[in-house]
Amino acid sequence: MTKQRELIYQIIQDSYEHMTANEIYLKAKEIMPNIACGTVYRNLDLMVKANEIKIIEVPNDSNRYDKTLMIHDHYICVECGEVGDVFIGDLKKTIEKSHNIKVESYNLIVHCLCEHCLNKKRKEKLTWN
Amino acid sequence: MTKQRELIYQIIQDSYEHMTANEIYLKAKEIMPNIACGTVYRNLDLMVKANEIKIIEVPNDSNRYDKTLMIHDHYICVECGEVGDVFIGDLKKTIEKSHNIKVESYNLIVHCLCEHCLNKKRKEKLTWN
DNA sequence: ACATATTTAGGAATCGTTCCTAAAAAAAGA
DNA sequence: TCTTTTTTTAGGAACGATTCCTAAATATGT
Repeated sequence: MTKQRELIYQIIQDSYEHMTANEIYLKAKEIMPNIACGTVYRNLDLMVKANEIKIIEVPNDSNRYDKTLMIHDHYICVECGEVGDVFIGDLKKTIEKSHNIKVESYNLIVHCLCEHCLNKKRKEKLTWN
Repeated sequence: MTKQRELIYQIIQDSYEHMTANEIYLKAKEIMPNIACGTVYRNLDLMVKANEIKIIEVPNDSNRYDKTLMIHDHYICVECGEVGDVFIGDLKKTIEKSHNIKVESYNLIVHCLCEHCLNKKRKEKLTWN
């Protein structure tokens, strides 16, 4: 167990957002100035494989990392870019029931207006009328 | 309407697989040798925005394009890479019912063993025992 | 047909991520 | 503990998918 890996793990555990590899790298750099970008990526991969953290694969965008292991999905706000949690249960069985495939995992990303941006839009609409 | 765009559209309509932009580009190049890669990407984007085709956003992999507009999702086989269709209905309402967000769209990719690879594995297992 | 607007080819640039190598650090052995 | 072996690191180059750039070509409106 290296200092680098412990630091990376701690940054994720202490975070409340869903951080990208680069954000984790920059935060780590504040504490350990010559940690390498590659080190962060490699350790994140290892932790995902060791099931210590979860990866949130965002199509056409940076991946993000999640300390929570509980089964859930994510949204990304089309307005402000916020990434948050979505709970709709495990779709594995639903999918396997109707298809001749063995589901290993799945990736669900919801593109939406988040609560905050939705409220902002509603207020704006009121003033237009 | 340019020849390039018509060609790209036709290639998608004639395809039975879910092609990547590069596969479409290579196919187009056979017919129109100096079509540019950028032209293919731009026209695919335009067609997606015009709702003429659908984009399948595959995390950490090339995006693919689908002629079918019907609501459905996709799997990618972890063994052979095949991309196929998954039908589990529209999750929009399910998500909106339990979250204060406005769903614009969502992206569900199932990582699985496809029917073919699953059968192959089952046969292999038989011979092991 | 002519002016204007749009689209193209071709290539450079970008971004997230992975790969490379020698050096450093950690783990294992005695 | 000291030494050997194994693993991991820093730093930077490379990569793959995609986007951006520009002058030239093509399409469109009148």
